[in-house]
Amino acid sequence: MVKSVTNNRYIQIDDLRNDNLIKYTDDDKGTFVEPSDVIIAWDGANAGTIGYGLEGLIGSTLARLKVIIPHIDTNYLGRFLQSKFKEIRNNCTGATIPHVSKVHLNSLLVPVPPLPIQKQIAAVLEKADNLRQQSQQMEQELNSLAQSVFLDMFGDYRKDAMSLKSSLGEVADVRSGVTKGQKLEGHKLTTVPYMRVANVQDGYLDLSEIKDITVKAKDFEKYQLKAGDVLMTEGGDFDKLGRGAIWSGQIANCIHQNHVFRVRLCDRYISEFFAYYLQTPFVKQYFLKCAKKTTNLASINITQLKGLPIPDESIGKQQSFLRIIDELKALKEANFEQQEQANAHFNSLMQRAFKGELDLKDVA
DNA sequence: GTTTTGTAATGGATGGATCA
DNA sequence: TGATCCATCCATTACAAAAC
Repeated sequence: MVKSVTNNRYIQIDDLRNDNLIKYTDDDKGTFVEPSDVIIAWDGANAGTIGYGLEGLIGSTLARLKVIIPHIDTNYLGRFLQSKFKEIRNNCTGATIPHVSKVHLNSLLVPVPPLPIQKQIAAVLEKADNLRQQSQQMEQELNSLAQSVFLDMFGDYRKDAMSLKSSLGEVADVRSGVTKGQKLEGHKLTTVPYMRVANVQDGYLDLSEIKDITVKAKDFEKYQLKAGDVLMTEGGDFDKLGRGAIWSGQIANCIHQNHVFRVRLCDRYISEFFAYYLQTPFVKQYFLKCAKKTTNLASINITQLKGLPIPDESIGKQQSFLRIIDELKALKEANFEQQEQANAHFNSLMQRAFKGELDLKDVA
């Protein structure tokens, strides 16, 4: 939506976390917030989320907290309420959808030091929060660095698609998995775990919920996964087309359903290399171009997957690339530790700040 | 006026019917 | 029989109506 001179910003839950998608409304009815107000998500899965420094009309699931006495710094109050997030959530009412309890919110005792001290505390917490966010940003940059290394070593196949002589179907055994609901009478059966679409995420496997399926014994042999197989989903969001992850044998005797394709590469290719290749703009573009698109969803079939052009890179070059990736992984692990420390530091500061235990000279 | 409950819209996963 | 794709179900969110 394009902002006109008369439009107000329309603030919803997501706007409390980031400014990624700013919306505007012509409407002038409803609750208007100013930068000096604190906003709280009043109901829903994100009840208790705090925002401040925003100006516009708020949605019905948000509530405005207006400071009615002088000498209260908005940033300080916002940080205080953020520090009470768990407590606010624990006191929510509602059987299915949590609602912030106004009684509890009003009962919170806000420590009120002199205004300059409030501003100092808010500034210290802001600084610690920024450090925390820098670590998170570093993680994202390390992830995109892996893709840059790939492009540096192998080039951008979008500019040199003619160099890709092989297709996936020629260098790998690609098949879809077992279909649920088959007639099983008269067959020897076995019940085994199986991978569903929900288990296969972009670059990793979500194994938090594994379901079992009863299949014919001969089908089990056909669909059984082996370490090094790459699992890919049929479709989903446009930006998640061709999402896949490497199966490394995490669960014994596991198979896959018909909406999850299994790619078993020949020995000229290393699974990890193929997994990074799947992340390249060229592959994303290929899937997007050939996918069948319906409202907000896109899907590929096995023929299109088998037709994916594959680069003919030597094993040595693939291994060189993966050695660099290993170094990046080490950096990511180090950054992860820093991130944990930054989070712990921020949480500790937050708790101490509102108990009056923060020595501002030490943290300035 | 406030809180709780209900519902529509939307996004996404998957079972199973249909077709080659 | 395997591949494809439609229909349906489920979860989440935003909003509105009903109940207190």
